[in-house]
Amino acid sequence: MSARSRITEGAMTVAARDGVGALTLEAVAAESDVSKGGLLYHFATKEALLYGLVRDCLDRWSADLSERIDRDPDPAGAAARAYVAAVAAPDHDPIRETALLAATALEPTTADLWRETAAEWTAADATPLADPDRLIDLLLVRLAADGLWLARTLDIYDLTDERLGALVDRMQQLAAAESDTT
Amino acid sequence: MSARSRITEGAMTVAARDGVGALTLEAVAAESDVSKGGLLYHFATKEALLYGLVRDCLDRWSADLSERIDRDPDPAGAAARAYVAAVAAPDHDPIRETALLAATALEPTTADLWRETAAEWTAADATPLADPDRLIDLLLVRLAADGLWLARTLDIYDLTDERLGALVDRMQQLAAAESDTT
DNA sequence: TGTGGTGTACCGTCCAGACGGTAGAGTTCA
DNA sequence: TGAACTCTACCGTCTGGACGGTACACCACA
Repeated sequence: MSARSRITEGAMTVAARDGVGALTLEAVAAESDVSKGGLLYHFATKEALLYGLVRDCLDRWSADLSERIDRDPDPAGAAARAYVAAVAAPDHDPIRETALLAATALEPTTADLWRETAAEWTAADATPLADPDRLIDLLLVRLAADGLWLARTLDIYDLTDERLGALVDRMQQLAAAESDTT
Repeated sequence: MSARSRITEGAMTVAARDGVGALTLEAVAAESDVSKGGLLYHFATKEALLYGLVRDCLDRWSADLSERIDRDPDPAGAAARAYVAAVAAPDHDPIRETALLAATALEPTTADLWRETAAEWTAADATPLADPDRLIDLLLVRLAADGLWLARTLDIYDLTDERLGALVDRMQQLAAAESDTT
């Protein structure tokens, strides 16, 4: 693994495990088996490190999403369905998610990166769609997935597996291509 | 206003305006027209201040919600509908929301407070309900509202007012008491 | 009525340690 | 050889928190 990605990985671990307050250059360097000087060679400032972290998280997320979309035969709403599936995935590991949230809290301007990425997916859904009402449903499902993402990341609701399953089924139903709007 | 709430208020302003990194005791003291010593009299540690801030935000949110629920004639799903209305409210001011997110990022254990509060509302919805499928829809709507909350707080999607309106209508429809599950 | 005592609220200063970042020498390898 | 990379040592600044002190309200009791 390249030193660069070892460092962003280490930063994620520290952020998720010890919180934003503990996300210092020294801590990240120690976690990544790099000296502080080495870290600063790759990321000149802390800000750059945070941008790298967020970019890394979003890229992986995007890749996961693309893969799921490609496997979906129907282009209409495929992004929304992939989105739900990705969030609900059982191997959904909260480290990257928590780290993403932490980094954005520390450096609010990184929200721009979220916006860019989100815009792509919205466009992907909107394009092959005729009915505007369908788009609203897809948006709704996506927002619910975001909510689920937040809930799982912060562990806010204690959802049983059964309820989570029913919820995801319902979301997928709303995002289904051959929807009869039930 | 009591010194205590003046301080949490000041902390919110600083957190939302200048970011987590700038949320220092001195900055909060200056913003609240209190000396650092005075601040530390009311909140012995920074952690205590963050808990106070989160508690404050959630309490107000709860109060807003309760008020809306009381005005709703039908108890079934009233919490979910109130939730949507509160998130979508045009005077939804992002300062408290941003601060809430920032404080939680800084002190992840405050998520416990979210959990407590969320549990109350979920219980409020689940109790007067017969059909389990309805509960899933209410949960879905609530999650979508959480997603909308996050989106508005971080300004992730650029939702037009028109789309936002349509979205909220759809959410309220799904949460409506006399639902025919359309 | 006055005097001493107690508790609450608040202030400003100080400090050890942690922080982000710099400087420059050393190492590895094409 | 030189470029890419990594190291250790260091600097100036800021931070959370401790601390000693002030102001004032209230109360007991002589």
